[in-house]
Amino acid sequence: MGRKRVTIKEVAGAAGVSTQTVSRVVNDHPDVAAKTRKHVQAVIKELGYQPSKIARSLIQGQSCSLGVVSYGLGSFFGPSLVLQGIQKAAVQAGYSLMLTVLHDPEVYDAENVLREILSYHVDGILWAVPEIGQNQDWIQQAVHGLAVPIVFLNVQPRPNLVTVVMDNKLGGRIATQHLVDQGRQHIGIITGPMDWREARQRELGWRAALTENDRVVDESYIANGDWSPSSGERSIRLLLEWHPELDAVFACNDQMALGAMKVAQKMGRQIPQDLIIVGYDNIPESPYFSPALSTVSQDVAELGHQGVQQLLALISNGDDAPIPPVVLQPELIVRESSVDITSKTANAVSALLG
Amino acid sequence: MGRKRVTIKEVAGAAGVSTQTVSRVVNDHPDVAAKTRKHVQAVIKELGYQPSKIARSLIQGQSCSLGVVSYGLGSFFGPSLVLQGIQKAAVQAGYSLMLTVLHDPEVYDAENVLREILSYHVDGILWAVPEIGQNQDWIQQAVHGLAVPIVFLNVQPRPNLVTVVMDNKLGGRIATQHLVDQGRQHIGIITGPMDWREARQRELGWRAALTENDRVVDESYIANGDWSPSSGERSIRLLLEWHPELDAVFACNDQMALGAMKVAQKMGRQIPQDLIIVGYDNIPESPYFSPALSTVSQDVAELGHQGVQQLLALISNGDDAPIPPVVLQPELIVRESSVDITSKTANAVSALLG
DNA sequence: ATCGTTCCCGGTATCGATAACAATATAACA
DNA sequence: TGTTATATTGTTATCGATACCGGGAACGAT
Repeated sequence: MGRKRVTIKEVAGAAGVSTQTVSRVVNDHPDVAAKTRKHVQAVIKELGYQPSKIARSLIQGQSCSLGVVSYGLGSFFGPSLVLQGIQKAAVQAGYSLMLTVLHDPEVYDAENVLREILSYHVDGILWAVPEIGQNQDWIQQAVHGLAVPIVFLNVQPRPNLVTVVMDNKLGGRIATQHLVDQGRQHIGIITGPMDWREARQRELGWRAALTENDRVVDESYIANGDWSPSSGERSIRLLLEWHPELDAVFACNDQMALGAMKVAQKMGRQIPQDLIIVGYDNIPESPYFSPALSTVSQDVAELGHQGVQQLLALISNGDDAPIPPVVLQPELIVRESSVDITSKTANAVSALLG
Repeated sequence: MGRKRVTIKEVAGAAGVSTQTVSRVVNDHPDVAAKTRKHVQAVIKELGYQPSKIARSLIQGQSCSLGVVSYGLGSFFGPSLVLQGIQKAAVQAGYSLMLTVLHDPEVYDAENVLREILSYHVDGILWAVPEIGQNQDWIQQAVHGLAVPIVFLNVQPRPNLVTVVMDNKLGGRIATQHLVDQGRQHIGIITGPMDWREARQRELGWRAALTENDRVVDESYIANGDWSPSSGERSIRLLLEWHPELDAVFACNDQMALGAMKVAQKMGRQIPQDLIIVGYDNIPESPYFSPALSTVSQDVAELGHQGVQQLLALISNGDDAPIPPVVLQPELIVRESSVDITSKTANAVSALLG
């Protein structure tokens, strides 16, 4: 077993030509006689020769591979989707991926991580780790002298940084605006962990939407969750105990919405009659919740895709020209959990009578 | 920007020693004077030198990287969990990962995929693609002459193949046995797509459990799904129309169980009073379904972990010794959807009276 | 004084492939 | 026939690092 890899020398030997000629055949250079080319190609096929990207990258200074730094593959579905988007775009462009996964996004040595990746001579780096607390403070310095371009996904846009981000604040706004549009008066929110930038942005969207509609923002309508369904359960319980009048909730992800719906129903609230709810992320299961969950959909695969596009542009053009941050927009998806036909009719009637 | 990478020569030049000495310092070889070592280390730190794994792998014939072939990152949560397990184990052992994702597990050119991966001089390959139809037929031949060891996850164990698999048949058995134990008489199944080996195995488990309990296996109690929640909806509708007496269902994954529960409830069945249900996979959301879903849990991260262990063993020992397939066992998790206190009591009473 | 060890360190070949250049062979033309 | 252009092929240096071997210095033993 384990036959050694076939090298260019063996091919050259078997074909009776120099390694250079083999190289020219492999790389489609013109200066090879048609006859020789055919012969060499046959030998290549017969021996199953595959040029070594490793050796090639040494001499050419580019490896056709990208470094990807990800996080939370075992906890959330999002990162996996991003990765899928990245992979697809990378393959299309002929690049392979070196994958690194951070086990703890708050405690890691960015410099070491980057150096480890760079030791494989990647042509560029995609940083797909959520911004939590101060975990991205290193960015400003480290990036400047880096040997290869780097693109950041879903971090706060900063000067001299190439970023691709989802507009989470907008997502929070359209979710909340939808709740307002349904005629609800008491709109609570179950946030994500507030040290996550994404969680803060979504909450800001909630505030903005309320303010835009001349509602007062009551801090006691805020319950802090941690993305988990059980935190959704706890949060809705707190909210309903403090504010029995609550008639709408924006849960900052679908998992928390799921937990919240379950507990709210147990506490006697009918969804959507008594309480309407909107989630975030549009996980594949959410259309099948009871009731089907309204939610905010963001195309995270596209996030990865765009990230790769930006990175490839940097690689080929050099990272001189300042590039404006790419911002992707989320989309509201209305399902059963936020639309009460009865109440709407009632509103319309009362408006007419009003 | 983009300062070039620091090479061993520059370090040697700056430190006033030969490249060889720098190499010895980096690799902790003994034959260096303590003073020289300190000095070189200082220079290394100052210049931020990081040895190139690329160059190293050329001369040493090992790259400290593993190739991973995965699938379905954008569709299911399982693959992402497997990847997480792989990554953790790989990092622990000082290996990095080259990731390849197949977009279509049924149509791909295995030989090309392998060659592409091998062109990066990986030390071993982990094949984490589900076995669907005939898509793994190439295995037997291709593996034999491969330059590096390869480990297969969740495929049919074959001679001369190193595999790590979950026992899906056992999972189907314990799920079904549980339904039997609850005193149910009419036990249906919603299968996965039958060209998936995992789906077939789970169904075989269902058959086995029924047979072991002296039940007849009625083929019309089988509905074929495709893993999606909507196929769960369709399937349960069919089952209930054909068999209104149905009082238990084994759904071969949690997504289909979710869809099935929703429709069953809409059709007037109370869960678990009228109909009990068990899912498979134990996705993070399943405890928060209404009702909480009983399910079969399999530790797929462990699958990845074990896969890496096997692979590392092959790498260091050479792949001579035949290695028995590693089989991981699933576990039943009982929640609300499959336990009806009322009915149990009723059964007990009627048994006493019987 | 000579030889042999041990300890350090440097020179050269090498890994697999390509860039840059040199060297053939063949054809073309005067 | 000689000369130059063109087509095709081979040679050498290189990428970054390490394996392998050889060499000088310091020291002790004979």
